Amino acid sequence: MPPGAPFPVAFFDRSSLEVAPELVGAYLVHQPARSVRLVARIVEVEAYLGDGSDPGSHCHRGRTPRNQAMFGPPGRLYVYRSYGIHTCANVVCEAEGRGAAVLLRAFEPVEGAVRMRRLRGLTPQALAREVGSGPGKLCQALGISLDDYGSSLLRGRLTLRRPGARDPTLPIARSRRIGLGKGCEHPYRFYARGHPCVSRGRPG
DNA sequence: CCAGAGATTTTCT
DNA sequence: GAAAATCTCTGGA
Repeated sequence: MPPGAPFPVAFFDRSSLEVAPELVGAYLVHQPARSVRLVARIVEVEAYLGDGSDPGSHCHRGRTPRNQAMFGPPGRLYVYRSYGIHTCANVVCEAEGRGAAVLLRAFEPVEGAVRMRRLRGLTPQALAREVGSGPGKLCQALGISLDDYGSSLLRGRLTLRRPGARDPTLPIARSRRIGLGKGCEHPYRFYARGHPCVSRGRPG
């Protein structure tokens, strides 16, 4: 079950609300220089709108040193530190200067699960659903850090790849976003309904 | 099962 | 000074 071809830049040069549901079922592949390949199947994402229209977005109040990658070209990573401790990863969408992105919230391990568990500090016996069922866990399990800030997902160490044929066992559902102070009223979260690797957080 | 506390950086008031 | 796109552990129902 090998992952497909990387998405072209045109895929990301659209509304984050259009891109988000199409990323559920897609593969995030991490190929380090000299280590096992890690393959993650995305099962949960959230869209953050551009153009200052989304009070839940880091870009709502304009550019800051932290969010400049979100205003950059599409198809790149916007990585930020959450609550001073964790790391979360977004895919930048829409044209440069818009400030739109999709937060990668959860995945199912497909390849390299042993290494993912070690990166997470879990025992080899830990359940698959504990490995990447949350945005902070996702980055830790895949070795994504602030060093990856602004890097391309079209080619290189980290790539986002097309799923094969639509998987009927992955019904895509929609809900309000999780963990937000403001802007939680809109249904911008997309996830694989019933999948064990979806995060435990409850929508606002 | 659910609620609360603590860890700790960036941003805003 | 306080809140935030979170996670883990603890204690109680």
